[in-house]
Amino acid sequence: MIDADALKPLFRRWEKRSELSSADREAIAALPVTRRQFPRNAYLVREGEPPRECALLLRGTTCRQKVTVRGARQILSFHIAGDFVDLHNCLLGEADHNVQAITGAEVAVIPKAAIADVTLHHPAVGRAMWLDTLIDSSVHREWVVNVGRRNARSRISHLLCELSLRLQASGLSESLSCELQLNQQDIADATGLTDVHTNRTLHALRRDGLIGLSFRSLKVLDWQGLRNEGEFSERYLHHAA
Amino acid sequence: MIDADALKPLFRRWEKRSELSSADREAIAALPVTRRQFPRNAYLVREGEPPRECALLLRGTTCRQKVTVRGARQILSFHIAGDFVDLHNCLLGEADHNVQAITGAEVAVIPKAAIADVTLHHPAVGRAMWLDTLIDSSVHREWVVNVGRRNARSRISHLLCELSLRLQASGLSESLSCELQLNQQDIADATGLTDVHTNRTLHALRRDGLIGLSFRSLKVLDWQGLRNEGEFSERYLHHAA
DNA sequence: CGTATTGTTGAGCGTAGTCAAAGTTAGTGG
DNA sequence: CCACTAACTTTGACTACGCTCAACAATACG
Repeated sequence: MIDADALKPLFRRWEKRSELSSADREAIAALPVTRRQFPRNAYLVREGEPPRECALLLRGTTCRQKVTVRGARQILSFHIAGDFVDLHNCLLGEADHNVQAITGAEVAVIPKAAIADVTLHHPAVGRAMWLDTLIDSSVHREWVVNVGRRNARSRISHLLCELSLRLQASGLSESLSCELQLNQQDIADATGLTDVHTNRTLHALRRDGLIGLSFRSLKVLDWQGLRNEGEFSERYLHHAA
Repeated sequence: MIDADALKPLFRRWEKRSELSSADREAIAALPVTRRQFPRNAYLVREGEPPRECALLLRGTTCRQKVTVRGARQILSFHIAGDFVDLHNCLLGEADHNVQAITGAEVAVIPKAAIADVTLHHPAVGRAMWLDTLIDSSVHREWVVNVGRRNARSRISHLLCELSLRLQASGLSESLSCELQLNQQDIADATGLTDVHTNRTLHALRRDGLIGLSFRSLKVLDWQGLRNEGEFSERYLHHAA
């Protein structure tokens, strides 16, 4: 059982795309779950592991990431409350990347069989889940462009636009000017930059009034300004935000 | 109707993962299709378009790509014969990226409804298709790492490893030492580099005996060598290769 | 209050980008 | 078959964005 409050962000996001029946919602709420807490930086999933179950993020922020042979971390995407962190694992044989907590996080762990069951009896739910995995894919594509073809200032701006838009769309933030709980190393690893250069670029964005900076977090002050800097267009989110 | 020969690469790839019944294969072969030819550089799909149908690549090479506001192209992945170029479009409302022919290409265009029908009556086919979209996602993740955290030499080596491995796995190449029909601009756009720097890096790889170069194509001479250079591991392909 | 983590700053360097021009190759049409 | 052209490749000179290394400062937290 998952309590209604915890499911709000998920339903809010899904209903931007299509209607869910109350039976569908109840089926989700009735899923057999185990709650688990993870401290900051803990691994929820490790690359190479055979997937056992599937986790819905209830609180906090997590990321997908890989670590190269030379030890560099590349963050591949972020999860916020209401996101499934490893839905793809229900079908794939082994995890191809790590999932790591950015802030302290709480998840609802759901057995693979229960997911299979709910998608079988509630096709709309299965469809919404498949759509989620397709949107993940679209987000990855946009990140390839971000890291491959934009400079440091644009990359960071783009990232901040995406996160604040998604937080607002899930109802986790009142407005587009939100507080993001990320340290500078996280931003560096998400944008393919070093921590030092990220620090300098963030200072430039603050100087220009686009963001505010504080310890382990930053505030989006001028979303439209960041949107211009990052050449941001929300198409790739497919109304997930 | 698609002739058996044209379906070989698709089936060969799918059967690395799981068995298909002969009914499943026949259902695929019996799909109502329209064959279409595209010249080099033509667009098969344009970003923003509402998806009408779905295309299976029969011959040639195509790529997913996006063009930034400043006009830079970023290639997101390559398709080879036997790949569906826009399976995700069957569910998403509008294309989030372009699909462009790298070489002259021939595709089998399949109506969305026919895809929906075959997945309904042949769950194993639906599963294989969903798996394909999940593997696409995994490939995108690896590309984020490639572009975000590797230097020019490693990026190019990694790309060449992926392509030659996939060509061999599909039966389109006898060995891992295959000819790749790509010009240097394509390689640059796939790795987030400029054409000039790509040219210089390719020369270095040729000097070291890893590849051969010719006009609009290159030959993989030392796959293991490239594998080392590119920190390549095939896990992310999930036995699609 | 001490310590680990995170953030900041400076100096120097190097990988990759930019601009420009010349050289090649394949294709086209005369 | 050859001249012409467009696309592609190669080379050089110069630039710059972002990286590395290193030291120090600030913050949180036990």
